[in-house]
Amino acid sequence: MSKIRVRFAPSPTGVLHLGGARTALFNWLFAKHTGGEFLLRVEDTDSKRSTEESTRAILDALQWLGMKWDEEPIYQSARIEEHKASLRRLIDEGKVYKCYCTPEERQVMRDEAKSAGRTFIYDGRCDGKPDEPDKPFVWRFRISKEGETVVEDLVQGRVVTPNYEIEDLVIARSDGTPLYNFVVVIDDASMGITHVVRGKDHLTNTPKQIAIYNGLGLPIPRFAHLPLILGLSKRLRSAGIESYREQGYLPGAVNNYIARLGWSHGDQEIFSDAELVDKFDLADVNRSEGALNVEKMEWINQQHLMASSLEDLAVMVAPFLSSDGVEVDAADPRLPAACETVQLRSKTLVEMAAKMKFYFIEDESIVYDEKAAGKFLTEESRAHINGMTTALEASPDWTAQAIEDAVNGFCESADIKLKHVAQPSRVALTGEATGPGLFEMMVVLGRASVLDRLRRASGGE
RNA sequence: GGCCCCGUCGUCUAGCGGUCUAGGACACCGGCCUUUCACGCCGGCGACACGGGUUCGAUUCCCGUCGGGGUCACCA
Repeated sequence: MSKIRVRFAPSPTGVLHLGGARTALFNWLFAKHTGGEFLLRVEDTDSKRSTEESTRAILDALQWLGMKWDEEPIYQSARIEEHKASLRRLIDEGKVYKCYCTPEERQVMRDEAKSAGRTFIYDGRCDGKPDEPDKPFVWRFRISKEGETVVEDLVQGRVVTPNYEIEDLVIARSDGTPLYNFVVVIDDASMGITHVVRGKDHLTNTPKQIAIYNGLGLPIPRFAHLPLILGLSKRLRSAGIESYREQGYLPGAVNNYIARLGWSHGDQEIFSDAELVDKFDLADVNRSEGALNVEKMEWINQQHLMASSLEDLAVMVAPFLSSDGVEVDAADPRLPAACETVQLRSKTLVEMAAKMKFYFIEDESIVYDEKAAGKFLTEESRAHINGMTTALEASPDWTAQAIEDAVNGFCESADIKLKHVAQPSRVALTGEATGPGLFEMMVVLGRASVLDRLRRASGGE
């Protein structure tokens, strides 16, 4: 059996949203799982709506998600001569005819069909008419009304359409330019696509396209129509992939989430890209559409964050610190160490950056959260902090263990519990009432900053 | 409206005639751990849309109803 070749074919009229990304992902997973090839085709024949920026944005998003395409992207607009050649062939072979019906006339036919409660099917009234040289026309592809067309869809199962429900579709505009349902067939065939994996919204196009494959004498690929994503809100559904990037999601987490929406592998929830490739099978794709759930997506992102190496986290979080106004050298050794202290506490890179910001600002720039300071930086606790500072100063080493020993020693001598000093010093050091474990956080912060910040809080100097 | 697809906890799902007093995950609610917040662990809440069949037996098969989605362009 020859190699599987699939394609993702976006029209560059906007950003890549989650639905499109998932279609791309399933294509990519299917290709990689079977050792096949994943191609891209930019469907930019609608020059009114297509833009280069949009193309760029879509390719960037795919790249960010890690879906590498195996051949240079095909631009549909560059293939128009081949499309026209195919059209000429159909004309020569008498498989198409000129239709002179005006938009108004077609509208009347549609209205009639609708009020009669029937499916509107163009009745072929122009087929066989003598030429009318002065009138504008479109080319219609003639489809036999006998029999039925069967799609053995890899996801939807067997879908049967009686041929009398398939109309003679228009394949070229009056200006001669070919239309989607026609060119998609030519392009898929010419690219050697073996499996067309696309959104379910294309399901009803499939019988028409099969008729065209037959008309052109081209081999018919296999089809797989994916269920659509149901957005809880249009905003959620239409957000571009880059917005998830900006919100601090990991590409692997986005892939993980959208893959699990409509696909599953037993009870497993967390998948790396490699596991996805390894375990993906079109047979496990559901037929029903799913809805977006932000909480779950955040949880999955957190799981991916937790599974990331500190080195990777450091590299990924640095830009977010930077855009938060904190410039940190990506090679700063405190960066991975700081990441370690907040790794289990963050759902996104944005959150992670916010939680570790305090490590990297000037000691005098610490801003106390009002509630936290009011609750914990009391006169009594300042006195404790003062005593603890002295104990810390005297600590021979600056390891988590040494710090813990020093603090515990102080608590014992002052006859107080750790909790009486832990929260106040957390506020003194971070400005917040919540955060990383006290001792490991102090190690990362460094002795000088710790002592300085503690003194500032206790009002010692 | 015609045609097509779908319908298990709020959400994502497991289930492919008996193993189902229906399993997992997110969220939610308790508890444990604990210097805070998390993480982790334990427990709880919570679903087979409805009605007919078929069958010794239906969440699983068939039909209908209801509900949801898609599609009916000289867009892609």
